[in-house]
Amino acid sequence: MARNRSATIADIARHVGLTNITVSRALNRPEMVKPATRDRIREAALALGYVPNAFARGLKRSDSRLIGFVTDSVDNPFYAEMIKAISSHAKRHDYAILLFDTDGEPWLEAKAIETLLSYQAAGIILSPISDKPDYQPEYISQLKASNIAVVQLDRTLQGADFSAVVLDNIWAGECAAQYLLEHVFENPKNLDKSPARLLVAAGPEQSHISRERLAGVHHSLAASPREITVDVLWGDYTLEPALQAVGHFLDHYGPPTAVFGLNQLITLGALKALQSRGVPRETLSVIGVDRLPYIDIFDITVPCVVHDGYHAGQKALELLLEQIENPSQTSRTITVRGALVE
Amino acid sequence: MARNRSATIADIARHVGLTNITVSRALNRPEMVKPATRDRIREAALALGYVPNAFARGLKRSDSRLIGFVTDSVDNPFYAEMIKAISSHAKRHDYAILLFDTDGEPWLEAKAIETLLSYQAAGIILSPISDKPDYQPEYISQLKASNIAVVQLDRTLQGADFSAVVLDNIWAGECAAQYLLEHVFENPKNLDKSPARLLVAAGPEQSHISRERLAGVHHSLAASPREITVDVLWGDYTLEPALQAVGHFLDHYGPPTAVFGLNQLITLGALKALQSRGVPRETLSVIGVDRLPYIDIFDITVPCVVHDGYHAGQKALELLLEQIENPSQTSRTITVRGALVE
DNA sequence: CTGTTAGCGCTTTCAT
DNA sequence: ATGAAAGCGCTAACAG
Repeated sequence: MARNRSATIADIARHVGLTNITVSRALNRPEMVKPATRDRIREAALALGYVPNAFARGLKRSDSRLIGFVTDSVDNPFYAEMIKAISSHAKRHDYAILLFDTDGEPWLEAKAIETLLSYQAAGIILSPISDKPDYQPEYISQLKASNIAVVQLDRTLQGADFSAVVLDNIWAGECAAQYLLEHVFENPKNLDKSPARLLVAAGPEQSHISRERLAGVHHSLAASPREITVDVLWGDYTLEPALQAVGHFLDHYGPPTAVFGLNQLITLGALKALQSRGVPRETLSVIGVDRLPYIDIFDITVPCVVHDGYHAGQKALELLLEQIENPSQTSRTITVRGALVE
Repeated sequence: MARNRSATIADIARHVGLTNITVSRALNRPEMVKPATRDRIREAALALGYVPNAFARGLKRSDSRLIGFVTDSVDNPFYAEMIKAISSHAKRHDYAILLFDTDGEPWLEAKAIETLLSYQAAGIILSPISDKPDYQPEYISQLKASNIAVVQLDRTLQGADFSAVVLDNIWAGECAAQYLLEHVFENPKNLDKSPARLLVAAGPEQSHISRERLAGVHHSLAASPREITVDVLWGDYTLEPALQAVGHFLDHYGPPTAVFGLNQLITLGALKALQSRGVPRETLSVIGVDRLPYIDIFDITVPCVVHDGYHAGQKALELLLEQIENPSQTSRTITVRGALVE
């Protein structure tokens, strides 16, 4: 029975003895068609299993109901939260999501953008593979020329002035350092231990986010009378390199007074390094950025500056929708501030 | 400068003094065009910032490079793994992913399917909101009629004979129960404790997956000389209901000998309940299905029957690609077996 | 309220 | 190796 070619508007029209355009109207602008005919048409559509052809429609009206989400890695739990928010709110506005995982590869990112342009995406939420100043992919100018709505999420392309939802990274650094000052470095029972050493496990050395978080740390520490040595280990925001680097540090310099992981996976990597080197959790403080999933269940508490990824994703989509509706609008940046959770 | 309307093949043709079709060929079938003109065309395309219009192409050739992934919840870590795999392998074959999070809502699932049909998706990977026998959404017949490639992943629609990648659920139950027999119930030091009670925190009562896992449990336990009481708490594969149900059970009946969580989130919920009721981890055994993310970092071990979600996702995509290439092919089911990890 | 005409951008004939 | 014409399915603009 299975007719391979699916029914078109013309099929319905023939079926009910009307013309294409009436059918089209009955389906898309019901108020323009007499209720009786409208019902006949709907019935026929149902009977024939009619499904509108999104390509034909998209070709004709030059708008599409597609939104692209381009990310480094979909399996990063923090981005997963954002995807959930974006997807959840997009469907409320009748947009579908084209998802691209770029795996950290510039060419895949470029290809994702090109694919989105070819699908006439209404907008793109972009979390680039890198926020280093020297990462200036060629697609930037293409995006600008195309006038497509773009919102950067979390990471931003330095210098490109697309709208963005970013985290308050300086504050995150300040907040974490402040916490360490109060609970560790300036804690009376630790004052004798010297020197005080803070190990920061960071992302890439040129990463704007890492540098901001680090700047926050230094800013807070500068306000303290205590002299605190800060060691920085550069990495790439994933677990494995952080694990290696922190492990290596421990082997050579021994445990610091405290460790600060600049994101979730880095913090987990650092914790794993401590565990693998047999450093008891009580002997030093660990603090991180972003919540470590589910660990409260095990009575483990690692204080964290937590950012609400769902909220950030939602804001990004809202900003994008605004821009889709009003393309001439100047670009905006929304900053999401985290909160310290013990 | 920004010309809003992007360049078309006709623009390029005009630019180089040729016709549409030659340009089209130069871009898609380079071998059919003289190298010299081909290069001129490519140059012009670059200069004009030409991006092919996927809608126009899709409309003409009735194939698309879109694959749909429809899931209950993108933030379930187990599905996140699968998304990673699917996305990663899809792009290798030049397919883009349309992602739908159905939030457990039948109408959103139906809408997702319809949207995918309207975009002429080459194939759909579907993990339905439910695998209860009475969940028989209307879109099933539509999918069959449309001849689109469909692969079910993890959960399946009972009775619909689409291809599928499923887990070996009976075995998972057997394996977990076997482990408990060896390490708990038949352990000499526990033989005096009676009665032996196993609490199974399950998914929905009618869920095919839950029933299979449970059948596995009973099968293994039946082989034991010991009499073991099995209590089952039905839930819905998410954390919160499992937390509630297990907590309630503890309040009324006290700690069982062992707890078996039928998936990741259920197990986490059960652990949280134990923790909230102050039941020390050592006093009873907990076992689960699917790996609990990152907990090894904290020296916590919960034995689990672990399924490789990445592998399952990859298999699903491979199966889908096979079917796209060979639509008449009969449907197949691949079963992925887990492994006990302590 | 319904129909005619035309065209979105691309590619498939069938010529040349 | 290149071109002319036609049409994929749908809808905007203008009739009637």
